[in-house]
Amino acid sequence: MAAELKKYKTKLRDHGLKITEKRMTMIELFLKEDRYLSAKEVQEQLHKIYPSLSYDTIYRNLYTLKEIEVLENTNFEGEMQFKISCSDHHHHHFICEECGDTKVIHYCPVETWQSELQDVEITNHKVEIYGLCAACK
Amino acid sequence: MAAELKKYKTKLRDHGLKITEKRMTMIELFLKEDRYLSAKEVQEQLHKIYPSLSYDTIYRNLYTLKEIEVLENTNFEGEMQFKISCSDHHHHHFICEECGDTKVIHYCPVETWQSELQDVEITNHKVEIYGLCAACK
DNA sequence: TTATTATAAAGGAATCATTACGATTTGTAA
DNA sequence: TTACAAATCGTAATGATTCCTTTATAATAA
Repeated sequence: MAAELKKYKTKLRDHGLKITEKRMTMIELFLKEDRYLSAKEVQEQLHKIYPSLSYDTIYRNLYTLKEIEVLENTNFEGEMQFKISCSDHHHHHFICEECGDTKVIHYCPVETWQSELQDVEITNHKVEIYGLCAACK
Repeated sequence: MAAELKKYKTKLRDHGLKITEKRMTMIELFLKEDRYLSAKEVQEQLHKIYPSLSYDTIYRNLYTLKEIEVLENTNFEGEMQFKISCSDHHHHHFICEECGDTKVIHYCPVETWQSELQDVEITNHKVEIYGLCAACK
């Protein structure tokens, strides 16, 4: 995992951000879990290592890491969830409502939508697909 | 608008719900605005008529009306927004980020997604398309 | 390596959306 | 018109997120 972490360190440095222990621990957590985590889950996990970690730090870093595209986020039932950003190409996710496992979905019909609404300019979109994964079904 | 309202009264009655003044006023507001409104906006509008209207009533009715498909909702920037449900067939929305105007989008590739992920069972999905409408562009 | 400086984190209070709940009122059916 | 269940009120509680001031720490230059 060391090489993997190096990549993230470079990314932080390239954005003029400091490489702090808490940021790196957060990234490691997201790499290990590889699923959507809420701020609260992050707090619970990191509290074991840093008993005094504040929510301010968690939220600030979650959004900082999102800005530099280390994380991606989605609002699920009024709670913002974050996961490690999995690849560079455009994609969406299937999310298992039972276990929270996610799968990448490649097909995205944004061009079809744009051609259906010729007079508007689509700048972004949100697609999320929910259901039961093979294991939970 | 009277005939329009009658339709909603029937819908409420058919679901065994009471036709209350506040519910009807809420429906009228959504019909008049025809766009996504937050609970707070609903409160502000209805407060003029019912100075003591409680949030409990607003939220309960918003979700009640959603249950019987009078309203549809979406979470936008951590706040739940509601709009009058515009038709009976499955569709999604384009939402103008400038003026909040919405347009119906008919194309939905849920079958394509299901065939891309054959081993999972898709139970529901969320699609929202953002951008600038013709007027705001 | 040390000193400097700017960014990050701590600790805790504040805010915002949403929900909960006992007491009271209102719509509906008999 | 009455009785009862459903809806509303008034207000408190909750949960997620943000703000603020002080303190600590990482990066950088000497």
